[in-house]
Amino acid sequence: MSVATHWPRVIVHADLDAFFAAAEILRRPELRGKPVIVGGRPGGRGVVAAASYEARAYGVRSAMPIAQAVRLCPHGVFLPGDHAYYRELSGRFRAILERFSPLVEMVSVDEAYLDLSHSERSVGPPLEAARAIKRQVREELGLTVSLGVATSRLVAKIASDLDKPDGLRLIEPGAEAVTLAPLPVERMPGIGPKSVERLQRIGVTTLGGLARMPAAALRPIFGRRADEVIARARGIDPRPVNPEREPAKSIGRERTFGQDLTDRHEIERALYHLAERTGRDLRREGLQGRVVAVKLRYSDFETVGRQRRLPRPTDDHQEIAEVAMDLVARLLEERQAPVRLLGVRVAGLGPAAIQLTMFGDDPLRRHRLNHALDDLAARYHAGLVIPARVARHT
DNA sequence: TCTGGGGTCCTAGGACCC
DNA sequence: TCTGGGGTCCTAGGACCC
Repeated sequence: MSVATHWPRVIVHADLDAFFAAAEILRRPELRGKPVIVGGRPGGRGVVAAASYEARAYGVRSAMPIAQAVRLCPHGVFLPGDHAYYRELSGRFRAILERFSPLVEMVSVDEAYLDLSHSERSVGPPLEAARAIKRQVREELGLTVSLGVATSRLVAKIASDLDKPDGLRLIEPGAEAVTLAPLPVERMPGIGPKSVERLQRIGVTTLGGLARMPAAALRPIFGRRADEVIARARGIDPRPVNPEREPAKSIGRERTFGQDLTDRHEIERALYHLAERTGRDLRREGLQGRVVAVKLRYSDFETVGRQRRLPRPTDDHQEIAEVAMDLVARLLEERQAPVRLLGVRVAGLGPAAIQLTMFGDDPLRRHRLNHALDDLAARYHAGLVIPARVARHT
């Protein structure tokens, strides 16, 4: 009998396979076995959010423009996506994971970390627990999940990707560096296309190569993070699993238009709607922010931004819209070209408080009005109430 | 070929202060 | 004539993630 391996920590990364596509197939079984692609409408400017493995066989990948996916897979089933439905499934996924440990951190709708370090008595050794998770997700949700089991978040995350779909990969304590070494650097979360290119130029293509680099050589690429990147390439990552949801740092909305905007009034109207939805989201969360930021993408994809710190926090869409329109007007003074995308974002967030002393407009009345408008919008449909100044041009 | 929308974090430069 | 150094706040842009 071998002595049981000592696990300093047991971290599981759980990742639902082709989640949005699998969710659609779940409620429309006739789609099973077909190339299903969830994303924007064909003919539109969207990208692929998820593709079933049948679609991936044609070369379709997530984040790929829909137009390209149509070319690769003209007979694919293209669906727009239903995020309320995915959120509901995601909640059930989370509930299953929470049977195994109270330490569950959802990092997105389809991805979570679990810390099973102190759960062995109730759920058994790591491999058995992982098999039980996969079984319960399959039986109760009808979905497959890929799992990575290791001593850290980073290694668990890389591991969950190795046997996808329906994968299960366990990396024993002590085997981290050796397992990571032959993998290409882009397997490491945080290393994207730009870093891959820069690493290649200094002769680094694998995580093993990265792990052996002196920090000084990586400083031009990763700055102060160089030491951390090297440690991670060796499989060292002390970050805990944190089940608390961190408070949002910013809230915003953006939209790519079906056709580029050139008309000033159209641009103002679009900004107003973005500000209105941002304000509504802030009020729903009970937050106010001190910074209003806008984003503008021109037809040639050049993307610019402007932001302004306000004298006091706001959740009032009227105020957000006015600042946003002014900031965009300044951008358009610097460059006038067709506008592909507009975004409005509010940062510097804190809990909402009503300013009781203020000149002019009564803030309490404004606050009540906005909440009343939110109720109306919820009951009927968004964008019902538009100020005359903006509505005139619709 | 033609590039979403929701975010987070980092860097760098200028203003300002001591 | 030559002109510090550190800290903090603010803004713009870019890389990255799901």
